[in-house]
Amino acid sequence: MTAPETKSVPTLLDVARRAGVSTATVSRCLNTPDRVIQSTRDKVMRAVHDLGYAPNFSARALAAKRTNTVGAVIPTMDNAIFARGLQALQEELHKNGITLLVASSQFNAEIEAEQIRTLVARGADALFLIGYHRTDAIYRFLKARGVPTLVSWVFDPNAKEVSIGFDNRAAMRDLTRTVLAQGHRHLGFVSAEQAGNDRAQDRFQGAQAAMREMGLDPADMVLIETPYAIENGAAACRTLLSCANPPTVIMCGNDVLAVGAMREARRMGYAVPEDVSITGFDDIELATVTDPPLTTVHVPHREMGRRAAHMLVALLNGETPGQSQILQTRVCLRGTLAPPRPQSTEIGTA
Amino acid sequence: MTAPETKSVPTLLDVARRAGVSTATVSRCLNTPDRVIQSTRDKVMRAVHDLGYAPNFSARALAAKRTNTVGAVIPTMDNAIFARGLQALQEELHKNGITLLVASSQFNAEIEAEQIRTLVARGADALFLIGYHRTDAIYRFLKARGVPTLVSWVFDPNAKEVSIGFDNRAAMRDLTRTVLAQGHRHLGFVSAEQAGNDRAQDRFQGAQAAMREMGLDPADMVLIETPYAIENGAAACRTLLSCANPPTVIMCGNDVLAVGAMREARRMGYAVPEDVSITGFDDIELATVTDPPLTTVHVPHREMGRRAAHMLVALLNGETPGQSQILQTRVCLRGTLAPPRPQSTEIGTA
DNA sequence: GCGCTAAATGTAAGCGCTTACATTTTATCG
DNA sequence: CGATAAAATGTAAGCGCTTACATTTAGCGC
Repeated sequence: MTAPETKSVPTLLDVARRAGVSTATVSRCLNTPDRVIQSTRDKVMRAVHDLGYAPNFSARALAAKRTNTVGAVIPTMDNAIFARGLQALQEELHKNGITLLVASSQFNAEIEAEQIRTLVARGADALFLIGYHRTDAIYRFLKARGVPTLVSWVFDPNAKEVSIGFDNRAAMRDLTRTVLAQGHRHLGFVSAEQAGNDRAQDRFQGAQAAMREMGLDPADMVLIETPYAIENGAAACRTLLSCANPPTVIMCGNDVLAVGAMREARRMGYAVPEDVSITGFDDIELATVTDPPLTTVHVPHREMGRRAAHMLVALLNGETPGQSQILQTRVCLRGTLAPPRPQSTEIGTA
Repeated sequence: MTAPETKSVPTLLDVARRAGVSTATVSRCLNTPDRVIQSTRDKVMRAVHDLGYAPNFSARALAAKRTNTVGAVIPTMDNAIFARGLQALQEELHKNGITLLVASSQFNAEIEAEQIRTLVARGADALFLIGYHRTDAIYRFLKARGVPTLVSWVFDPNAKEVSIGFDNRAAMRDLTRTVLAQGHRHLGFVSAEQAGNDRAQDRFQGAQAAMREMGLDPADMVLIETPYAIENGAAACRTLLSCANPPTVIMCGNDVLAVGAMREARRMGYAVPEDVSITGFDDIELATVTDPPLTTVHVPHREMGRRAAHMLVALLNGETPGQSQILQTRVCLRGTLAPPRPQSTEIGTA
């Protein structure tokens, strides 16, 4: 039996004493092992093990002024698309010994700002954010704190912050072209709330652009804005299909809304796609389990996460940001899109 | 123009100087405002605002020896069921000024151990874990570090650690009773890998128990173990339906597997539930968007998260753990379960 | 106005670690 | 074998905060 050893949690000093070396040497064993001779290292590691020592993160961060941590703020954990992207990001960062801290903003700008401040206060060495849209104050804060930031899910070569993402506008424009090519002229669009959400804005504008290309009036497209949720997709669908001259296709801002819309259309007795076509956006797994599977836009979320990780690692190593990168989306033509019923030919109103 | 002020990130000392008070007073303004007189507080707060001061989390944690942070380790972010539970947990903790840090273990015991150590090193004041099954070494570590721990998703009144969860065994037993009552005698069971996963073990045992109750031999139930994923559910379904004497019902360990199984059964030309019944577990939204909707077991995940938060707050306040709590699950009878086709009556083999 | 208590504020000692710099040890070589 | 450089290790000064304790100020009854 050794001494009582009441000291509960062992510190660096305890390890140093037990190994008969200085705290500096112990620290070096843990952080830069090759600066310590083998025999010493063995002694130290044994002491570490015997004591069950684990370094105190806060003390380390305070002394070293870095944390090997990247913070991410996403709109919600609720949508698989973000979860997947983060998963890839996390895996790749982990390979480089970097920890990912995740916070969600509930699509709320103020909460996002708070989360960003929290992550920075917690010592995040860099940040991963979704979309460009946020106040100048935050960008200034980040600059003042010297926290490199990577923006994702969007792409804008002219923006100041470097980004890895895709062109939401072009993606939805492409999908809309496909829809129009099927003969649809009367479209309904279910979007996320667009205020403060540049992805949602871009997508809607993309749809409008495609209509303009065909000489159609974008104002004829009925828009409903609602938070991303299955129930909301269902409600929006009900609204659209209940009006006097219901659209022949309901385009949704993401797959979650689309699946909800699909369920509701069915409940109302509409066959999909015979009576009404439905499209989504994201191509999450949800899109493949519906019957028929959902026509949507594939977003390369895993690739996005992976590339973001690489760029973040570069930023952490003090490398210069480099170019923003754009990834390609792809329209996934599946069972929920078909030509409209013949009788629904366009007839001038009034 | 004032002095250059090259000092980049303002500290407590900067605030103190600017406000003409000591650092102790600034600290008190931030942490225990009512111990500081109004006029002083105003001065300090103005300085805080002018400087854009934000306290350094690490320094604070180091000095105060607490972080107001709870760490959670869940198997995966990929399954909505955990995401929902955490969401509720987080919201409730937030109301009490507590931050939730989430890590995932990929259903891997070693990764889980690492994540637990990481969270503790980061100063988590308490931990939220899924399931009881983990090595003694970890429980000892937690005890040595004095980190109160709450276990969820399971319930065992005899366990040492306090838990808030449900009875996985009873839940699956109830569902299986329902299945058997429909006349099924030939069951297939698709489970998560059971090694190290007490929830998966309990569920399977629950199904076996129900069979025994009916005088059936549990060994007749075909078991396939596979990680939770839509694709894996599909593959397992294919395997089960391809054998000589396919089961009339496929019971899955969770909804994700079930949805995959359903998709595959369809692809193989089986009608659900006419040709084969399928059941899930969890009752996530996914279960309601399939056609027909999935028969499953409802798990009160949000309530679980909420209660867990309350108990964690109590633990953080040094209160004694209190009793473990059990929540009730409920069988959701929906379209994917129906009696087996008449011809598939049981005939002795060999 | 005095003495007393309570409230407000200040002083300074760490919290557990990293790291610049100083010192000691070891290796190298004429 | 001693001089010299390189490698290994030690010393000690913080990192930015909290908080026990000391000191100052204010409030109050007589």
